[in-house]
Amino acid sequence: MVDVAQVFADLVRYETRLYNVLGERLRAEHGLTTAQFEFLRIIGGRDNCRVNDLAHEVAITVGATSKAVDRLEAAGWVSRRPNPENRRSSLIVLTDEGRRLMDAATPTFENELRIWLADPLTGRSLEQLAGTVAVLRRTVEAARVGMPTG
Amino acid sequence: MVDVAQVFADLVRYETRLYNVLGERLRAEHGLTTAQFEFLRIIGGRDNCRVNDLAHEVAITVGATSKAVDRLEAAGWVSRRPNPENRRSSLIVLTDEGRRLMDAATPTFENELRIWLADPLTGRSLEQLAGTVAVLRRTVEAARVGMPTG
DNA sequence: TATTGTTATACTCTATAACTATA
DNA sequence: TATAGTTATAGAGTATAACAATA
Repeated sequence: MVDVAQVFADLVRYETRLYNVLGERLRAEHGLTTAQFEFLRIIGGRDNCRVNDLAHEVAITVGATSKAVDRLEAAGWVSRRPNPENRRSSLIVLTDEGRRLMDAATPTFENELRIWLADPLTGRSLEQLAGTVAVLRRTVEAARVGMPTG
Repeated sequence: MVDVAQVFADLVRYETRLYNVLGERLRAEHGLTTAQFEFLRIIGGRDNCRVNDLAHEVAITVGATSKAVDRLEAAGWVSRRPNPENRRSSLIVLTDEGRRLMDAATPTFENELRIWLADPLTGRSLEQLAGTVAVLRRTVEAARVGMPTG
């Protein structure tokens, strides 16, 4: 029988170190943390990105997300544009500098993922892992579980 | 071809929500955060547990670990005992209250893992996932990568 | 000298809740 | 009234670096 607590422990310990090693490379080569890179990637990958969209994607509160966007804006990587469809909200977009940074950092990110995620596995194991985590993510998101109340 | 960045995103988003939902249940029923539960579980699962051992296990600095142990000690769940083998360090052990808390919280923890980790998958997928994350964890740990410098 | 751990300081990040503006 | 976002406050958690004690 599979020990689910062991799987959880392995998942968390692996992901912590993966997150850290990605951060070391991104910081050394581009002055970015992994979390910042993820925000920029989400923003750059959407046509319409509001604070609310980001908050739901990364499962933190709206207030915390607003402050994170403040920091990205202060760094010059994103800007808030008026949302023509709803004047209560802004659309968050990458600046030219933010786009250039993403273009430069993405190969660093993906190369490091290849080393620590793809290379240790057979092609078949990686495909199975990809399918399994997609199922698990969809399950928790469909159940709207694990979201902060704010 | 598998998109490693997509796998990473799915992994992180899933794990965040899983961590949160575990925390909601542990807090409601036992007044614990997931991180506290993990510390107690690691401490209870070892014969000799020093601050250094904990720091390596969870991949945070020794200083941060020492403060985390302070908080667990203040809550009455662990105590520092003199280490007979090395007077520079202490052995961290569960108190009776900490042991009772773990005994009560473990079924909550494992039940929630069953719901969000085991139930959505076939037995075969879960077994493959268990094997794959064990390999990935061993790989990053053997490479001594993703550890803070402190 | 090297190792083990603690502590002081500063900073990031987050939650909570009160608030403003718009729908 | 409800929704979208901002901001004030407080607290947890972490890194860094200086420190003490022991090996």
